[in-house]
Amino acid sequence: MNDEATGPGRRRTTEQRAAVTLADVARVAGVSEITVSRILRNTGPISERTRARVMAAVEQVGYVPNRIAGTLASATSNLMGVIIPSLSNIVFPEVLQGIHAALATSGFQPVVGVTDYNLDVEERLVRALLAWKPSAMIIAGFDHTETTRRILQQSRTRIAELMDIDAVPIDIAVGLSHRSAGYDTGRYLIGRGYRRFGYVGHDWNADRRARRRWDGLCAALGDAGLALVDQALFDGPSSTQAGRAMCDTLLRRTPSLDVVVFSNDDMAVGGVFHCYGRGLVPKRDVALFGFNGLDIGQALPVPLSTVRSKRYQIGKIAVETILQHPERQSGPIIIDTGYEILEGGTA
Amino acid sequence: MNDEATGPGRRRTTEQRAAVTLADVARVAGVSEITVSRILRNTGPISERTRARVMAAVEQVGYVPNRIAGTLASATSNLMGVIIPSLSNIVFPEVLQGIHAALATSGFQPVVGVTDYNLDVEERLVRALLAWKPSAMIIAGFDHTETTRRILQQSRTRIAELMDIDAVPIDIAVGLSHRSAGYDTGRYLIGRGYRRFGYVGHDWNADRRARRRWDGLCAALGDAGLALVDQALFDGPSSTQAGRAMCDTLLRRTPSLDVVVFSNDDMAVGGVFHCYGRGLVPKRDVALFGFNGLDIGQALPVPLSTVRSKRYQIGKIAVETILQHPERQSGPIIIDTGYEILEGGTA
DNA sequence: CTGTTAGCGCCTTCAA
DNA sequence: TTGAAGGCGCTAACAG
Repeated sequence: MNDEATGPGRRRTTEQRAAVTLADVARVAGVSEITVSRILRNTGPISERTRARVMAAVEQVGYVPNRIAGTLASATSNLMGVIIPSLSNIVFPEVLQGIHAALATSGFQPVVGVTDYNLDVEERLVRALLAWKPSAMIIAGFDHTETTRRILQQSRTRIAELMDIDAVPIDIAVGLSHRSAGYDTGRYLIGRGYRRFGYVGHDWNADRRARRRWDGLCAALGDAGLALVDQALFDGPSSTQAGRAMCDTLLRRTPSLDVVVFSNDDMAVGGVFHCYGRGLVPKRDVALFGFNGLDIGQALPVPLSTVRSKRYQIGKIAVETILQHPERQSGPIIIDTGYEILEGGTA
Repeated sequence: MNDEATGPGRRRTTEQRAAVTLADVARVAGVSEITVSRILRNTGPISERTRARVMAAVEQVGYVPNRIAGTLASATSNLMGVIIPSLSNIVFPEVLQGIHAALATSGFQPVVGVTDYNLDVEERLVRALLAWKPSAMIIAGFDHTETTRRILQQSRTRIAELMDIDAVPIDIAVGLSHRSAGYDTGRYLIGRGYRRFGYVGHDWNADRRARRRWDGLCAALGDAGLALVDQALFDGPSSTQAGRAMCDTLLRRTPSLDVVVFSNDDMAVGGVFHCYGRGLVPKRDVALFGFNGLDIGQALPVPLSTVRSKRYQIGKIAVETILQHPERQSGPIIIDTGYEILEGGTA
């Protein structure tokens, strides 16, 4: 060990032995650093003999590559920034699943941030994640501060905004039109003969997409000469419990409704539980309709009538698109993953 | 712009302008790089005048720090590796929530890997994440390959193994004793007068903790001179649908059971739905018991009888422990987050 | 309170 | 098929 502490600069504290580096492997294998580097990255022409020798040395010294140094030197990072608003809403873990599935074979690692639906937190996270020089950023949602948008725009990495295609993205959008999903919900239910519509929702400030579905629903009703008869909004995030309570409130106030549209499946499942608890039969006594097509809704004794959004697909396609085109294109790319109405048995 | 390409080494391709660096900020502000660096990191004594000037320059040139370079230079990374077996089992997103909550104010970023319950994938992920020189690794579970264990042991970072405290950890364990939770489940149900026990489970190879709860349950039954009367195992991951189907199978085959213990709440909720679908009343006709204490179980018309594990706490405490003691201790640390029986209304 | 110097570990470029 | 040199952007250590 040569330890001639040369003037200023780094100097190893006596106790902790240095980490194993490429140089160590090279010394043991009797080759140069760059040769080891090439072998480990499967790059350039290498003779089988040296490859074997080097791999043995790697094993022997227990070398663990340092991607930090590698990234700094090569300016290509293998990290992908991922920002989602929440982990408690099952929808986002499902998007993450799709992201992980598509990333699995690629060697990329996601660095994840959770905003809790707070745009200032989002801005901070965008800065923090960009500092890791990711080769792309995936963000659920289109609502950003002006600064966030500018920073993302200026960073020359790929940006995918997920869940939504109702606005013009910075770079890539993958999702569905929530307005149109809401509109089709209205059309569908009107087509099935329902006329007295109620709505049960949750916090619109946090969940703008729910608001846009509501807009679409109201538009469909309006086009048919109808309107929402009553609605109950919960001031907080969606949950089964909230759906149950709000459904109670709504039906107590306006028992004459013949269908209740919920802001999403979590809320709607709460509505179903409310009915079970009070001896009401969904659809016969009051129709219930959700959004998302979650497993839990389809596993109910009578499957929930709802719209299936494709969360897993959204995450997966976003990553695939990024991997296929690592450089930003001229214009924005918009990918509509669509949705489909699940007839179910509650409406 | 000085562009005197000096011999070998990097040379900028003409088209793309270089990223903004500390040097740019320093030049604009008329100070040295290290001064900018100190200001940005809130380190050392800095006069207010220069700070203001530098911050203005940062704004002006749109500087985005490069943590890659910073980490390489300082050998401290602000990254935390997180490895979980799955995102589709709601339990793990809940652990992630706790991790994110505790990390939120710390400036650390999690780099996440998902193993799909595959130990070889886990080994690959451990290598990949260690390459980012994280200051800690959090892994859900205790099952690792020999190599994984060795690599983790040798890396001098903190390692937290979550969910479980039934084995000796490499460094830190945070979780509960699943064997004892299973045992107490048995004791509790025997105490309430149940004698003819059935069990509905899912894939044990993937979910060893479910197996250990089963072991504990059987031990409790054995100690009371009882035994499982019948059981039905689903060959796949747990889900509401699977629980419903297996509950059907079990009760069809052995209608005389007076209580069915499920491998977890997802499965148990399926059991509840099965009862609803066939006009059976939980507890009166057959008692149902789960594990985890998920929201969905507690939101049912009659709340599920179950054991609450504290997933959020587990993630949170793991991170807090790591942040409090950044260096590895001499002996292992074991933190029991406990569990509690939720009486509910189904058993 | 500010600056100089050296180097973190790896990879790009050029040369052999 | 292999190697030498230099530098990626930042920060530790020491000096003023």
